[in-house]
Amino acid sequence: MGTPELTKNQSLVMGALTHAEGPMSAYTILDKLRDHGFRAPLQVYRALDKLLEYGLVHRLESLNAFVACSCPHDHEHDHGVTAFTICEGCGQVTEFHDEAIEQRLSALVRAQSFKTEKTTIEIRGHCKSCA
Amino acid sequence: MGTPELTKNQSLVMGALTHAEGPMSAYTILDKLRDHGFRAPLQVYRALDKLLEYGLVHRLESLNAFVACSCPHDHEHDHGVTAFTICEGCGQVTEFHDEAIEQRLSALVRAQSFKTEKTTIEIRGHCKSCA
DNA sequence: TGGCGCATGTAATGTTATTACATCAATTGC
DNA sequence: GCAATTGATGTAATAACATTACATGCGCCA
Ligand SMILES: [Zn+2]
Ligand SMILES: [Zn+2]
Ligand SMILES: [Zn+2]
Ligand SMILES: [Zn+2]
Repeated sequence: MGTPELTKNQSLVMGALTHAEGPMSAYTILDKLRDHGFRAPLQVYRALDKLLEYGLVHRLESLNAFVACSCPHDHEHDHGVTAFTICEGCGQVTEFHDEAIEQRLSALVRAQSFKTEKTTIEIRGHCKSCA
Repeated sequence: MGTPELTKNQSLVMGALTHAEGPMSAYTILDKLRDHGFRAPLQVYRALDKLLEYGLVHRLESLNAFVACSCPHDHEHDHGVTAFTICEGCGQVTEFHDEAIEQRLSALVRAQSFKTEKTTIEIRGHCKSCA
């Protein structure tokens, strides 16, 4: 089953994230959407929950912020482990994927008999421009 | 230069984390240390900042919690990239290190001309017992 | 002695996320 | 048609996590 049609609130939140330069906190999204009738955090969090579930949005744990997925979502595409570089200077976030990392992590947790549900990889530092 | 002597507050926080079964939030630590004179969050956060700096404690970003480093700190020992498995069932956290992951990530960010300052790897799921 | 650095104490505030409860609309089964 | 169910929404209140601002105490040393 693919991604269902987005509801009004989900579309608004998705739009805000898509048009943003970088990641946004839930409360920043709320402020951006006040003109569209948003009044309470829960409206944002509920939409984000669904967007995360559909894989359209990622949560950056080390930032408590959210970013639109940078991959095409036209066709079904379950993009395994997602990693990010996050620049402390300009805030730029780059999403990337690597099969080798994924396999290595998979082997390591299997050795622990651990069952993975979600993997977070976030690299904080400085991008080329901000070095 | 090695780790300096810990101050009174740093020792108390370190002790709380060391004796705990698993990770603790800053406010949980605060509560544990009320009997020892702790009254405000800042006392905990200031101690944690130093302990993180010395590498004695790790922050779990996806949990907003802190855990004592499981490696020996007798001799100087800069333990590169740290990864964790975190069980959603029992809360058990396992710290591990892997040279292959480290090198692969290093190569990937170098290709972006990105300069890494801190790497977060956290795997949420279920441990052997909680599967 | 005075200045400095650094750990500390305390209060207030800021930021992020959830719980609880009510309403509304679409769908389903009778 | 009409209850029952499901899922989206609205609103308020509260909980959980973290920082800012300002004041005090203490060791060190020029
Ligand atoms: Zn993505
Ligand atoms: Zn940058
Ligand atoms: Zn460690
Ligand atoms: Zn477990």
